Amino acid sequence: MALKELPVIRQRGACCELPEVDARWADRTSELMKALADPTRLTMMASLWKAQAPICICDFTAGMDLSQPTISHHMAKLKEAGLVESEKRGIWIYYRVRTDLAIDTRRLLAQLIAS
Amino acid sequence: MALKELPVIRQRGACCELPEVDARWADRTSELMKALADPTRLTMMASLWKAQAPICICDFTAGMDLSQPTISHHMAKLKEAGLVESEKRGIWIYYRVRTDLAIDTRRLLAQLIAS
DNA sequence: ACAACCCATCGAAGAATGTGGATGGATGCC
DNA sequence: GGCATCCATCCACATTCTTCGATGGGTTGT
Repeated sequence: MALKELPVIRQRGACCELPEVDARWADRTSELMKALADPTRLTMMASLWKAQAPICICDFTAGMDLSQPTISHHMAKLKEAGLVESEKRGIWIYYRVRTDLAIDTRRLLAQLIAS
Repeated sequence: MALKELPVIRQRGACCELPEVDARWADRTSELMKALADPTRLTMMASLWKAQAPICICDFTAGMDLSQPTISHHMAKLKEAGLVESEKRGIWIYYRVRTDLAIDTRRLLAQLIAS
């Protein structure tokens, strides 16, 4: 990937055009990044991804060094971002990576968690 | 990718183990996500990525609907995250995607911006 | 030297986020 | 029914983030 050189001539007060970037893409994608911009949520997401199986949220509450409302709050954010889904079984609630995740999102997570 | 079933038997008050997730990975990666968790920074990053050339920050100031200090602040965050580097030429400062970006980060950005 | 321009930094205000105590609904065991 | 467990929600507090006006250093053209 050869990088182009710096432009040599430039007029004061005059600016150049920027590559087009879709504003909706930026908004949507930044929302996804926000959902992953926390070590707790990232750890949860990686656990669910690696387990490839539903995990009871009580296991996160027990295994991570945070209060139960905080764990619940973080998982709710992942759910709100469309990354996970939940299923109730008795008194337990199991979370898993959404099975109908967009292929791009799935590739992104794979890339992220493998690194 | 076949998803494992829900566990059937479970004891109250007893919890299962979670897949191991490296805490340093989570911290480091969440920092990267934070840097990208803003539509302005994401747009800047996508512009630099697509241009494959240095861009004067005055072009961002002129092209995006934000004040000059705000633009400067966002670019500083991208720089602090190790995503971009700058070069001064006269009164202008050009930014570009860091040429020595880790391959994982590069793949991640490619995946992200292509979506 | 002076004026104009580019840009980073500082300081402040408002918004958003992370965290946990308290509470209450839901479920299952005795 | 009584009680323990699991979990989401509400509320409050502290921290962080986004944004911008003001300022000043640096550079160029006149």
